[in-house]
Amino acid sequence: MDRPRVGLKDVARLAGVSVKTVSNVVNGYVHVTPATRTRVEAAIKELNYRPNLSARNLRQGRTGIIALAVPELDIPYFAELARLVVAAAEERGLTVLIDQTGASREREQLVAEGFRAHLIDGVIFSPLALSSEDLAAIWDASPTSPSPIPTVLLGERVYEGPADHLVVDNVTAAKEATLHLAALGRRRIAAIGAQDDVAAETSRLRLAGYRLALEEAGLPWDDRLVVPVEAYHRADGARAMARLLDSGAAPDAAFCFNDLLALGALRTLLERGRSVPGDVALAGFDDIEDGRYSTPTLTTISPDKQSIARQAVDLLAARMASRASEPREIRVPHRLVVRESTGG
Amino acid sequence: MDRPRVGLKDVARLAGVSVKTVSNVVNGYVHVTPATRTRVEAAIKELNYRPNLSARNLRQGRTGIIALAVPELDIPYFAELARLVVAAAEERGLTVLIDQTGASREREQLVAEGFRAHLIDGVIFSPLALSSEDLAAIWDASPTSPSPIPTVLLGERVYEGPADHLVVDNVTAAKEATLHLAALGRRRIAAIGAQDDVAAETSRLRLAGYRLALEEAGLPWDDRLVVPVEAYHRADGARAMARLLDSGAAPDAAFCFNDLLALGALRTLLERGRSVPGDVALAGFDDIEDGRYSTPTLTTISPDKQSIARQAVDLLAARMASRASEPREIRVPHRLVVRESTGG
DNA sequence: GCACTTCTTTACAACGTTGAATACAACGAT
DNA sequence: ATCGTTGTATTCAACGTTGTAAAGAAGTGC
Repeated sequence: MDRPRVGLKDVARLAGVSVKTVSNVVNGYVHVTPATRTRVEAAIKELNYRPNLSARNLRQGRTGIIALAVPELDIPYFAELARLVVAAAEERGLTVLIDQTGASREREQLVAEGFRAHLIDGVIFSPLALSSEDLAAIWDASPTSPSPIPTVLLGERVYEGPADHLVVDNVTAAKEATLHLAALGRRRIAAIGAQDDVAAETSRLRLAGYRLALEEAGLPWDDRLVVPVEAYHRADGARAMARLLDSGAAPDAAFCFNDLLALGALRTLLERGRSVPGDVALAGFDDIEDGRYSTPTLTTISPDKQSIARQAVDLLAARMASRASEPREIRVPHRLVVRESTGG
Repeated sequence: MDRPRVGLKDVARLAGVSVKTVSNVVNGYVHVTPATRTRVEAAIKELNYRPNLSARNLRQGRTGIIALAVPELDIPYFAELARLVVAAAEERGLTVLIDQTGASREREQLVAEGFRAHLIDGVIFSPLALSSEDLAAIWDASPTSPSPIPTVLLGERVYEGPADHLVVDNVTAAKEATLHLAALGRRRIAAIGAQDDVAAETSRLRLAGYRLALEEAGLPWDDRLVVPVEAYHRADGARAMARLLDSGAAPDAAFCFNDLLALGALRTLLERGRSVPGDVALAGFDDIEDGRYSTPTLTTISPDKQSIARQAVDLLAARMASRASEPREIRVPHRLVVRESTGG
């Protein structure tokens, strides 16, 4: 009952032609007599032949598989992104392999080093824990060794190196969100999502935007309003808001560094009988679907995920085709979407 | 600047040994002198050698890659499942390739036919649109042709065939959820998530459970309380609840066939000033994280996702090892988690 | 010293595919 | 007739790896 392996050879024998002719038919080579083609196709069907991708890839040196490396799949932002990337890649005939790094520095290093070398042709990489030094160290490591795998980095351009970048302007976006809260007349705007880890670039940038906004609005900086978190999940947001309320910092608004944090914070606020946006206005970042159905719905920064996915695949495909070109950087548009959590 | 290909051959030359010896070192073969081993390892490092998986797979006839085919990645239930499956597979040294079927019959057919043949060793498959007839047609198609790819099916056992099954008892679970609502004294319990499509097995089974519960609780069946949906997203739940309220069916509870529908329904209720669970109690299915942070938190059926993921990988690994055995069926436990949306 | 075992390393073939080179027609133009 | 040209099909080698068989080295027991 073992699976009989069917190869070009078997098809060729059945059709009475050479192996190469079958290969030609499979690959749509032009110069094949209709008669032969028909015969071969019949044989293919009869044997239910499928080309062996491993062999094809071995021969051609490419696999047609690209990796998408994200921290976690069940963070809705990344799940939504993954769906779009898979769809965009498919249009180009590429298959996407999703790698979860779990936001661990070690696993991100593995990805950057190309540990799936020879299995994938390129990586779309959303680093979270990796510092620019880490990345530089990997890429510059050995001048004699193979050049790094074609890579497209998602996120702010904080990494030097041969990779293309798809950048969301975190600083400006965070500033816009915070200014929006200030424009509502809120004076004690909290920032939820700071991270001590120097490698947490995203957090650093959004915090910078928050700071700029405070300055521009003439609001004082208050350390107690800046709440660190361990990760960017709902639970962290909920805990952070609880700590904030317990500390007596008395915020009247909060800019959360992503939507999950905001949803967690929202839960804590409602649980404790605070009204949103009445007592505390909330803004998030990412525009995940959850925020469109929460009560109240969530004001957020909406990066153009569709555009991120499509351009990431385009950039990567271009780099796989010719790795010689200069690294490119493409700015992804974002916009502030005002909803109920800030009284939209 | 093109990538120089590094193979066993190159390492062998540098280390002054045969290709096979290098291969032995790479594969941890026992009988290698420490001296040789060291020398080879040095060469490997020097050249930054990585084994070529395509070649290895071609040789061994296996790829070490399994596919997880799910309808959509940004349905939180599947995202959570995907994370767990990837983790479980990794422990066994397997890589997971995620395929999105988009719940389209055509794409599900492709998966079942093994269109990634020779690229993957097996599939964990969560069919949504495929009927048992479809599947039977594919599997019985050609007795001469290769046996179907090792497959583990997730969901109720409604498919005959050589695949293993991991079944959640949808009927019982749905019945439990509905009975819970009835036990609260609710008399007009709606069911949100019916689907006309005969292929929508999940919907059919949960509806059957709902019906059983009504009978057991001595409640009358009311067509107007059974609301069909197109898909299982928040938007569908929101629309369904709106239709329900507008129709004057006046429900005092709703069992939603998944948590996303329930969250959508919740949004509509709150938007219209109904209280939950005061006016309408809500129960869902899947126990996604969102439901633990919504306000009110969501009562739901919680299937043991961890167990699903682990056993799916185990079953698949077993079947890949020997495809001769009888198809197995494993029941996955579930439990009712009572939260605020039913006054928990 | 000899046969025997055990350890270490090697040569070779094969996995299924495709690019390059080539053979062989058939054809029109010289 | 001869020469190129074009269309069709084939042969051969190679991609990088590993299983098999076997060769060489080094002991072990008699």
